[in-house]
Amino acid sequence: MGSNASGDDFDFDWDTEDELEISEIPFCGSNLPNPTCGDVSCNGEGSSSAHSSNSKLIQDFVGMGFAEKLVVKAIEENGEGSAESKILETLLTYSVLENSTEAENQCIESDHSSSDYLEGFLSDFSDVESWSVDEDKENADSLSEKEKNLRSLEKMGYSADLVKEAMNRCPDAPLAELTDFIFAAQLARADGAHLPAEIKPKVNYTCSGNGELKKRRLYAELYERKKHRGMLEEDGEMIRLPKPMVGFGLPTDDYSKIVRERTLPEQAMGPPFFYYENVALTPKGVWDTISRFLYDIPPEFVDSKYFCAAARKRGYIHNLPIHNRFPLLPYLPLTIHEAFPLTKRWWPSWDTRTNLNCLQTAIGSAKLQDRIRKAVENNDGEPPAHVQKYVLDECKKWNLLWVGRNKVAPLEPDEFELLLGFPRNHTRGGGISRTDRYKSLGNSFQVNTVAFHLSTLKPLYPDGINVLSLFSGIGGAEVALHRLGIPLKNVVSVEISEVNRNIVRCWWEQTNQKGNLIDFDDVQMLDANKLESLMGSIGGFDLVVGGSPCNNLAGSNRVSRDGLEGKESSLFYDYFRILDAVKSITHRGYV
DNA sequence: TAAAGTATGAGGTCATTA
DNA sequence: TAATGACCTCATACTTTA
Repeated sequence: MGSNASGDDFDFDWDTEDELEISEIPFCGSNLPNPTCGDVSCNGEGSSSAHSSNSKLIQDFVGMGFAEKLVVKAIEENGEGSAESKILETLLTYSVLENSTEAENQCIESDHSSSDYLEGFLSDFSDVESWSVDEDKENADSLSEKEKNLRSLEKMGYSADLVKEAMNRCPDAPLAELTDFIFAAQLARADGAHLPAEIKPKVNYTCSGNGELKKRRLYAELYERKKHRGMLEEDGEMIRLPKPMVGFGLPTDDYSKIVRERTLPEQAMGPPFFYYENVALTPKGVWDTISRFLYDIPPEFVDSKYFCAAARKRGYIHNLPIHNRFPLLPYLPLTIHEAFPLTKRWWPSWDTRTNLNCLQTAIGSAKLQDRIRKAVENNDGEPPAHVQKYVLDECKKWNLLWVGRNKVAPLEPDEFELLLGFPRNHTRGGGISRTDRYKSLGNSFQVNTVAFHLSTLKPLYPDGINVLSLFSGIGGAEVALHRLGIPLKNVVSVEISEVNRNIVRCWWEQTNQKGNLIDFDDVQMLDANKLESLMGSIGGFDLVVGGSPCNNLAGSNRVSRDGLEGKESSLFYDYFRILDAVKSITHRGYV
């Protein structure tokens, strides 16, 4: 939904004070023996000359709390000069495997393959000083479970106040869960985030601008820890895409067959309501992670080809009511010929397309159009099969329309607007280039689809709604709510792109909105203090809506499809952070 | 200098076939 | 059941042009 984030905003300085703040805490993501844990001063010391070229790298990882020997081993395993992310992955694997063994000791889970591996692995590092499982076993008979946990946590180097807090909040929890609690507390202290209630610590809000990369990795680590211990319901069962991709049903469905109710986890229930969107076809496991963070709500996958003439496969996670949805009227045309009748005259019979593929941010080049014209022209009558296949493949890939004899062309920006449910010229003028129009529209919601989902809010907010719109882009959610007839009282819109902010501002003024539009440029600057202040002044948020960047998830990205931990897509964790903060402030009450 | 033009596959799902 | 192939995908980086 939102525009791609500016790269300048995500240059991480590994030596910032913020990083040191994190470095100074024991890296609870790993319970491995770690003599350097919490000791920043020894970073890098003792590195062998053989690894001098990696000393900075080693220093960084040691600073995160990994034992130096493990870091060296991870670098060796991945090879000299290997990617930092690969090394981190290996280190996290070590820690997860270790957790598995610990979990076995706690009678939580059994994973023989992992523990076998770990046993061999740990034997390689038997000289590392730390708390000992064997030592604990010796005392096992004479101590209560609680006392054992307390001793273990103390030996792991956690501060007394955190241990006390964890023991008070989770008195009967096994050791693994207690370390999770402390881990979350440290994370939140570093980040200012509110975490799911079962591990939510009391925290002081702090604004963080730097070190986001490591924090996101820590979030990912927390997820991995839970997953490995079998705390995830879907563990082993990846979320799969439904077929047909119609979510809880379409406006045209027989209403008696539509699912009318669903059970939400108590923690997920509004207020505030929230609505999250991203591409459906992500690398494996991404939606499992997103769902886990968003209170275990399964995604609703919908292809917008059921709402307009172009496909748009997207996943939505929300806590909205799902019965008595209603669509925007009039319906949009569902076929190419209905949407673009003039193309019918030139459409060859062997082009069997009735729908367009997903509208993206780039269009087919003029040279390609020319190549296609020549390929089709050089034939008497119908082109041979191999030419038809070539032309059809390119037409599908680039969403080309037949606009003249043997002539194909990409969609115009205003045709994007039509298909996506925006007012004509929504993105036109005001200084935006044609290229940027394509980019903004290609990153947007399909308004009719989103409006159908949001429609259940209308009876709940007859006097208007306060909306926090994250990664607003060109305002798909705002347009959807407006077209539904839900008055917009206050909209706090966060969008990194200036041209997109201008588009929303222009739309806001053109449509004579009675409410207030407050915009920010960077979600990372929206900390809990600011949220609390905003909520106090406008009376809280009724809806938190947004789709975080898909750059690193989308299949079209041939360069940096790095998954949810990618540079831009990891901003999902900011969506979660902000949503959780809003929930927390709402429940606690604001001034 | 901004805008437009251009070339650049992999990863995943699903249906079909051996 | 495994192998194979068809199909689709909210993009990025570099070059050229105005």
